[in-house]
Amino acid sequence: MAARATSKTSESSDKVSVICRALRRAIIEQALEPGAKLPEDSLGERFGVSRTIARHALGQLAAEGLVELRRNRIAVVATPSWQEARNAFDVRIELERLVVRQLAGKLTKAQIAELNAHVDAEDGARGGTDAVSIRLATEFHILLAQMTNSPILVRYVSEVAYRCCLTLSLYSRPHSTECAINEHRAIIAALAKGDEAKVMDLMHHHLDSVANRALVAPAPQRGRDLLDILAPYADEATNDRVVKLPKVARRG
Amino acid sequence: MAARATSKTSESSDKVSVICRALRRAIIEQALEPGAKLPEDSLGERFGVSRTIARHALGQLAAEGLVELRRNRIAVVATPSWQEARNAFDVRIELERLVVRQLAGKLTKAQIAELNAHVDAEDGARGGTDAVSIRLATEFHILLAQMTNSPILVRYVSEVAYRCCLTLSLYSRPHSTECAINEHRAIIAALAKGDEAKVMDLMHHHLDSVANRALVAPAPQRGRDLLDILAPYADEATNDRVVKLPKVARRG
DNA sequence: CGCGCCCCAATTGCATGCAATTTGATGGCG
DNA sequence: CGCCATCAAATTGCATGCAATTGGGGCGCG
Repeated sequence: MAARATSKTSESSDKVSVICRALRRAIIEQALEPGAKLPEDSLGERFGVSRTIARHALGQLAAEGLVELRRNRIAVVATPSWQEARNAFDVRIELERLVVRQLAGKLTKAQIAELNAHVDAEDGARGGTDAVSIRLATEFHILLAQMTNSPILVRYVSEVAYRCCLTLSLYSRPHSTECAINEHRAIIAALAKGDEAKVMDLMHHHLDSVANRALVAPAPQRGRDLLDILAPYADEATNDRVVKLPKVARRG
Repeated sequence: MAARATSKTSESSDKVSVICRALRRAIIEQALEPGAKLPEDSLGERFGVSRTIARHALGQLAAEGLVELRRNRIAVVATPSWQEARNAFDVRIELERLVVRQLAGKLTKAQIAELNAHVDAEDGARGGTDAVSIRLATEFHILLAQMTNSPILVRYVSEVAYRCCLTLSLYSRPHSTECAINEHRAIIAALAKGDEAKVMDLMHHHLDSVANRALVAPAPQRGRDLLDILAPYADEATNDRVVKLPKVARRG
């Protein structure tokens, strides 16, 4: 039993949720930067679905605050203002303090092992690309939230964590995530010891330092080709290579 | 730049958001009970849109946790388990404590007047139907959240408040909201005085008592006709009476 | 030389149609 | 009399098509 089957935030049908996951991941890994355009056609083409589905997916992501939808205009990856970023971190701190409060002293050995394994993975990824490091660091927090068995906490922590990633790509410089690994380890240790007050403090300061490292100065925008950017994500999404849409030709 | 225009949670196009608002309100006023079926056809018919749009709206509401989407099955109003209800209240407490913490001592006179006016309205509605009382009580909390100027807080507080309404209709008995009015007044007073610690405590206990009043025993289900239930909401949504869909006939 | 207008390609907004799945009812069988 | 198989109606999942809006480039005008 334990976890419930539905797990994910809501994830209506199948195709829609596949696209959402792919785009979330593309955003979290900063392959899609804030402001990047997301035309329904291109998404549909890339993921092998109709515009209807692509559109639905964009709607979901907009509800999560990752995408901005303007009437009659091309959807874009959200570009949070500095103030919104600060707000997001404030909310995140409270939510994650709640997470660790609920978890302190209640984790099974298996769960602790799972957390440690995850941080090991983060450690192992230090040599690799920033994208992976960022993703793993974020997923650590989501993993924690999942252990509360509170779907609503999972959803909110996930959303707000993704949003914070967005702001990191806007306002932060690379390599700022590495030293977080030790903080993750400290949190696990405090959770295992069951020291509620301490783990809440650790989490608070951890997030504070992430926020402070991040919220310093604005950054420019690069502009790449959407189809190229999404290629690896689409491949992974439809494990059936590219697609089945018979009609539409590639843009080139 | 001060406030931004978009305000609402995301609300893609227009028709979709109209339907979402109508359904949210129907749910919050307990006209639509947990478990109530929401066939795309009927929604489309009632609101004068195609199934595509009705479906999109259901997707949004599912993302908010108000509606449950099961593949190939009719969507239903969500039926949170007792545990989920408890979790929702836990999250809500933290979020709303954050709200009042940010607001304590920072409200303008106009804002305080607005809050008092709202509670006056709640007071005035005591004679009326439960539906209106419940809605107003919930909207008080949303109004507070809006005053933080933090879109993400507004969104989360709104969502979780709606969800809590859902659980109230499941697990609570009528008339349980009335005495909340005094607590609302006390919160306003403490906010005005700027007593951060006290207002956080007040909010905490307020929500605790709402939760405790609510989470006691399960309740049965009535079953009415969806089209009838939605009539007043649809009327208000399309201020153009019922509608233009030529084809589908009423179910009866 | 710069500024504004117009027109066309690109794109969204939405309804409709068709195939696939589920629901519920009917009838046969133990 | 109750239970399961079978079939039709209801419903979803999704692609497609068409009208409306946008944005951008080129042209004319000041």
